[in-house]
Amino acid sequence: MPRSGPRLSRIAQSLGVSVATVSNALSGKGRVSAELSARIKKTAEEMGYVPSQAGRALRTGRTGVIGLVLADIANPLFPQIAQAIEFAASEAGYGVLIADSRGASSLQMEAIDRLLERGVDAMIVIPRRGTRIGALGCPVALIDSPSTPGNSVSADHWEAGLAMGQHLRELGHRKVLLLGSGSESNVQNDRLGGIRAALGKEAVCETLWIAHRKPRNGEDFSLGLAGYYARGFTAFATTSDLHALRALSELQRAGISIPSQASVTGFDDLALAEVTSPRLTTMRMDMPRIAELAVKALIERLDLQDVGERMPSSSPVEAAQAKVAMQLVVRDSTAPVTRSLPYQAIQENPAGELRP
Amino acid sequence: MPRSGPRLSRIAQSLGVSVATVSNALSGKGRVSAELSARIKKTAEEMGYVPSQAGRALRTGRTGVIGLVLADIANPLFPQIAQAIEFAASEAGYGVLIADSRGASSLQMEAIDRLLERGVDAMIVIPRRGTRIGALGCPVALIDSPSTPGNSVSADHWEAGLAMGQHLRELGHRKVLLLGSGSESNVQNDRLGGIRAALGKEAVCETLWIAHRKPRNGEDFSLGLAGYYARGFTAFATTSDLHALRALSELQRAGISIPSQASVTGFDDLALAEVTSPRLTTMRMDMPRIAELAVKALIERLDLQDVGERMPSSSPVEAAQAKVAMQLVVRDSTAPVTRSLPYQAIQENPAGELRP
DNA sequence: CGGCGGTGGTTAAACGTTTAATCACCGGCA
DNA sequence: TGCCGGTGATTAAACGTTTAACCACCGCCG
Repeated sequence: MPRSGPRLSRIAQSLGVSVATVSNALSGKGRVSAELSARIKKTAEEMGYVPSQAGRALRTGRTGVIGLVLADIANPLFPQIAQAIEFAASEAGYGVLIADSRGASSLQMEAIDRLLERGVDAMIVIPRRGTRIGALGCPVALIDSPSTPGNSVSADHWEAGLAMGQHLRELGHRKVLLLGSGSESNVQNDRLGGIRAALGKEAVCETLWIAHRKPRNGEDFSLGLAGYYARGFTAFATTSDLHALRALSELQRAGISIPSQASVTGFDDLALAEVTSPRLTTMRMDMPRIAELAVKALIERLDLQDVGERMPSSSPVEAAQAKVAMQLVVRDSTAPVTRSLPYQAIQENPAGELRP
Repeated sequence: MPRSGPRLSRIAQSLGVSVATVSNALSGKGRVSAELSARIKKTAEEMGYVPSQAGRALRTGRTGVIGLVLADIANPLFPQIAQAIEFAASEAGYGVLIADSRGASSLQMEAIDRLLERGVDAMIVIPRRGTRIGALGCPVALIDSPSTPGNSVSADHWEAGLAMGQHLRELGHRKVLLLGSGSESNVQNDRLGGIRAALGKEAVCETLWIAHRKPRNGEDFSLGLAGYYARGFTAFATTSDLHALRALSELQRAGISIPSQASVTGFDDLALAEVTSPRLTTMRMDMPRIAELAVKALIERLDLQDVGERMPSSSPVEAAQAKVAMQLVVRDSTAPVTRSLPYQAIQENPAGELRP
């Protein structure tokens, strides 16, 4: 089953030179006269020559592919991630092979093995919460959270939380409910920790973990947010736009107007953040930058290996910059607090008033 | 830069046999005694032998990788798609290389070329709306819409629309507003067409394309849905959960209670559909099945090629089943119509009442 | 007992590339 | 004239696998 196009030998033959010369000309490595080199390149172009990665890989031991392993591809953030990494990688001449561990940590190792078997040169791992990545046979970049040991590069979730908290603080919020999936996740802890820190100790914060509160048919899946509002909470800060949507929606349904009566914030700037009414105030990750840093670090390590440097590859690579700032996106779901605390008048509250 | 583990030659050497025998034993192809074969397999296992895809690829012309090209990875549906395809592919022993065309059709061709250069055996294309895929050098499966010429397999969007329309019809809706991004997309046309068809001619439908209505800061990004409600529309059927969210949110904000006063439906069952209040009634794609069919069709074609069959590879492969049914997920955003038409009392409408 | 088919294995070539080693040639210098 | 260094190209080996062709051996039949 010969592959399609012309190979090196064909173009060499057609010009009456040796394959080595053609290889040299195209790679610019050996010694070839400028004139011949030009002719070779021209012919290669004309014949539509495409180098065989297989041949090259066999010879060089490099496949030019990096693996991307995700804890759960179904993560709504995944599109951003994959797109950014694919872009950064292809800019650097690398392909991206994906592997999904579908949640379970055991499958995560399997996913990694699949990639290893395919001979990826390196990989980027966005691990399942709490999973540790041991020493693999290739350079690994870990994208998780600055507070995770071994983390190569990631958004600065704490700092982001700080900014978000600051934003709420400036709007006068002093009693805010923090919403996250679960406390095992470093990124969620960081985000919430930052918010809490920015709010300071004169503010009162409570945290609600809702991973287990799966909305199910028939069952009541309310978070009881109206109750918190009644208790005087003026802001609901979440670790994800999905949670923010849930909060926003539940509050609105209960007749609480956002943002005039309560503020809601998200995280990640998912597509949905722009289509809610009011649109969500949220925090955006600079995923392109993160991807670029991860890929760059990986390639650097690979180059080092080439030079024969003894690689300390037991642990993930270190990127040039470990944390990259997130960007606060202020939209319409946050506003200054208007009521004084405590305020228990939720029952008779008129709803749905448009924001001025 | 030799690759890590032991190669065939090593395990052959350690057993005092030839590489060919080892290869045969492991692949089960040649003639090797059962006893020796077992010993070889055992040793291979012990030494942690991993076959070099590069070597194999070079010899067989097969990389064992299929490419996945997406119009826009940032598509919120992408996680589902990628996960399903990665699963189906890895089940079949294939890896998945991704390429994102970032919207532009010109980049789509570039993305395809990138994959081709990496020597993918086949690819799955989820094209940008309206793009045509010409003859590539490898088998291609096209996942778009049954009404797209050359489509290999996809969800039955029309049928799905029919089911959704039927659902609304049974609830008594006779005046429904159809919302979609734009009319260039076959899948959107199919979905909306199905809905319209199910509603029948005694129903009145209007269509609103909102691709250009990007929510932008400062600007009014309202769709004027309250106006439609005032004109007597009782249901808002959209081509995507994202649009549904937008509609739901805008209507609620305007004081219209969902579903008691108006119904809203989405499509695709994104994660967000479960966290809105009320939760969205939507339509789910059987992506795993679609992926499985696409991968299977591709592999079949590849096997045919192996046998030397002359391949009619000018057009995309045909899957065993071209359309796969979508599943209606009835949640809480749809309900029987309660008001008689026309009903113009939106202004004094009390809002936010909870659904009984 | 010579040939024959089956069994269990080996040899060798091939896939396409890269790269170290080699070589032919030429002008310049001792 | 003999040698040397540089230039421009070739030769050959190597990466790891698969597979067609080959071979030695054995028991059996004619």
